[in-house]
Amino acid sequence: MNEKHKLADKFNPKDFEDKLYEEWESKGFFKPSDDKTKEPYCIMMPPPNVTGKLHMGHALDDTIQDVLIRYKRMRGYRTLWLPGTDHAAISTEMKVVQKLKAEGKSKEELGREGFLDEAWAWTKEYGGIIQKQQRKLGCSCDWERNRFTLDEGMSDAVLEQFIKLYNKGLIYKGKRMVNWCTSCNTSISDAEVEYKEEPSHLWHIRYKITGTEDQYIEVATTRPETMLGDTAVAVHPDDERYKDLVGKTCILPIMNKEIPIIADDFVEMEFGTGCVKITPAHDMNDYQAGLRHNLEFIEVFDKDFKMGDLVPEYKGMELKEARQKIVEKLEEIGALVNTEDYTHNVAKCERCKNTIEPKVSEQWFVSMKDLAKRAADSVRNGETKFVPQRYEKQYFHWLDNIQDWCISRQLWWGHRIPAYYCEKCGEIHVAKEMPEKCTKCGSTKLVQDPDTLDTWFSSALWPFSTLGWPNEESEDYKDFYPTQTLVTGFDIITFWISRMMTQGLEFTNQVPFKDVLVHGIVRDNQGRKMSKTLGNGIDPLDVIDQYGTDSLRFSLLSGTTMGNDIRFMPEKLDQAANFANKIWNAAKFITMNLADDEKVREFCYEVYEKEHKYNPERLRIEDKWILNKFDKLVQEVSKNLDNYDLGIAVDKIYGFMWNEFCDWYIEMVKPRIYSEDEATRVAVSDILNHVFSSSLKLLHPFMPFVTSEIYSKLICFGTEDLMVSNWPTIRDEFVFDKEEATVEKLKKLIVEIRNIRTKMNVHPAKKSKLMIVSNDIEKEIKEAEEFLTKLGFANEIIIVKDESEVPQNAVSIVVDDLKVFIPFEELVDIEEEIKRLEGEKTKLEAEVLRGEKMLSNPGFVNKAPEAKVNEEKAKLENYKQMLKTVEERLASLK
RNA sequence: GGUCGCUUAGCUCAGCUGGGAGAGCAUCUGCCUUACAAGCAGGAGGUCAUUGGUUCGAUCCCAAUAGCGACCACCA
Repeated sequence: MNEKHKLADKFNPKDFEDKLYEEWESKGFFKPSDDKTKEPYCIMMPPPNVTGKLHMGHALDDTIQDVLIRYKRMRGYRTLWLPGTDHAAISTEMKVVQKLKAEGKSKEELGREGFLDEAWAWTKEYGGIIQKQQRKLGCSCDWERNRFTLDEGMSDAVLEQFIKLYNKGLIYKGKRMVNWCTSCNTSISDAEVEYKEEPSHLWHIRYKITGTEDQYIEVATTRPETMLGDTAVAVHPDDERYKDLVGKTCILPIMNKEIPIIADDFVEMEFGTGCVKITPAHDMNDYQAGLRHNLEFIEVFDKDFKMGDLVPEYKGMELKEARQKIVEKLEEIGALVNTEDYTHNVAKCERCKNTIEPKVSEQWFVSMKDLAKRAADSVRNGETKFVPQRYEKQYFHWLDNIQDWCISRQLWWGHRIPAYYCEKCGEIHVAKEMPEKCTKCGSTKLVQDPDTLDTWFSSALWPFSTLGWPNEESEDYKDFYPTQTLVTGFDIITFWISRMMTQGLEFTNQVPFKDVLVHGIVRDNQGRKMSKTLGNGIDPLDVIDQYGTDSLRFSLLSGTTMGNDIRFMPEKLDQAANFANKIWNAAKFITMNLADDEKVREFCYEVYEKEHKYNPERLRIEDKWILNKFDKLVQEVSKNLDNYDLGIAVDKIYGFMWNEFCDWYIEMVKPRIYSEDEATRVAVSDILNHVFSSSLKLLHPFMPFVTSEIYSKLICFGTEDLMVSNWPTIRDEFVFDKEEATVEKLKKLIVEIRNIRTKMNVHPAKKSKLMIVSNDIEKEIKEAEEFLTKLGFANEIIIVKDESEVPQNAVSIVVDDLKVFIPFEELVDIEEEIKRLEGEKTKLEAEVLRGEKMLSNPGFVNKAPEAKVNEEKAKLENYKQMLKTVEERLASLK
């Protein structure tokens, strides 16, 4: 065998994975092809947090994208997969604050500049880890185009966006009630709020109806401390119990203030007493009700969320303490009716787990209604499609009920809002840089808004800001925008996908991507979400270390469906590793038996690469069978990949390579491979090499490393790099259907013969004479005779025209329309007793030998459980005993 | 409360818009056979959650029920 075709004896992913990745990168395979006549295909990688670490969710997300990119690359597209990272405003800021705290420093001490220096240092130190890990995954993305949401170009894009929207009147500053994290001291979005059940109480408090002595209206609340700021009591308009009270007023205890009783249908009659105290400054619903009914907004807390000065007695108190005091006071004055236990959901900050308070504050907003409508319409009219389609509903639901987007955050790490205030007259200037003087009053004293922008404000531009926008003349923007596929989990459809759609349409007048491929989340083997707190996360890098990247990728995709969650089963990794090992061994077999390199090359070139058609003269029936099956596989797999059915595609390739190619074709072809005739060996080498290397192409997107390593050892016809080779020709006509059907029948026949032999206690490998009744498939059977006879399923094949030619005592096998007979004496050998005994003796000797051989095989002894090994030892002893008996009997007969 | 999904072999899951019930793992039976014991050949194991409907025919379409899960909203 030629040295260059030699494969390592054992399959070990560590031998080649890193090496291959470096090779691909240095050869520039990750960059888009220079050939601009090719159709573009572009995927923007969802940017992970710059300081993040790779988890299974990324592994899945990245694998899917890499499969698509590698597939399209081989199909001849000009592919770009652009990677990047996100500055992750609040998350990173939190981490830096924690680090400073550990060092005894605080954000305020350092000041804005100092803090940002720290943050950049942190980013430099911990950033980029995830991208190293993505390399381990085999991601074929163009690292030279790597972007960061805070880099210069992205910041320009963000400025452009802000200013354009502002000038169009779509960005405004306004007072709104927002979620306020009392610990991070910033507004946060609804998406960053999580709810936690906490035991608490429902306090029933009665407010006296104005002008009566003993009539009360009873409200139920979980937050008695906010009652100081009540400006109304509300009931449901249809509530018969309180109908008469609507329009009257009542007296707010402690404050002794007269407040109205109003009707509003947000009140639920069944809850509590059916009466709600309205505190517009400290509750979302009350805030809305306050606006509807023109109520006064009274803040109970100060800016540090301690009690304000409404009642001097409570001023400066912590809220918890104030609650207790106020409840005591209510009890004292007889306003507290009762207290019931009650469990309710408390809003918590996703990052710091501290309590969220609703707070009215001045923030920047994007007016979303019109933007949202356009984004929804573009999906409704099919410009962008979701896969699976059901996620479109989630998208529509969000956009159809859109709220204005609060984009300002009271953080330092992020894009600073480009608004400048005149300190003298208060005029707002929105511009890329600070104006020299106020356009209104001419003052030179201007100050920039201290706030930064929501992290999603920059992510929303990701599909085009990464390509050079706002410069619409940039090469990449012209070449690759709009992009084709966006791959992501369903959890960020609302705040990422929908915003990329709205901003993309607004700024580029096009949808930013054609397809949104939505996948589920990776759960642990018990179906639980992987989480840090549970400690049940599986580190993809550990898996790679143990099984190799290809196995991880296979296990994440095999047998899965887009949009459904995946349960991570370690067994699947074994399956994947076994598969990789299987094809490794098949490759070893093929390469070690290859006929002369040049001759095969010549042969192949003529048949496949030049003419792109088969030369039936050179093919035997089993070749036609495998070629036909392969052509069908190429068609199906291509279709599956085009439809994003990755799980189905990879399983089909698996089934073909293992169960058809290895288990049957290689076996059928062995007699010819060992043949003395060179022409025969060249022909077989050709088909083996062709079908196998082409199968590797299909598998390559899924298992890039092992396929590339093997492919480089086969006889190659174009490039020797699988990654940039051409996808196999997709045919839509299958010329060997008839031969395929015949071989399928023969396969069934072989299985039947084995079964019958087993049933009749004849060794499965014993050869028998086969009589086949046929008048039309004679030629095909003749072609199959070689593998049928040489592989031990027949020692002679006799084609008979009529069943009457078959002996009476023959055993019949019927496979579809094929009738086969085996003469009885071919199956059961009724030889003389001595011969039988001698046979038995030989067999026992063999058994003893086999047993000894087996027990000395490290592969068996190491893998089998101890019990199994002992069982084999016992068997061996048994055989030895039996052999002794037989020998004695033989001796006595003689 | 609104929306969506899931229920198929012991386990984990496929089943691509109505006709064959499948894969991997586990299990059982035979196997050292010169690519592979990380393997080969064979077997067992399912009323496709339940009940109705549409149809010549339903795992698949429709309706209802039950269990599980997710998302959104709300939780005074």
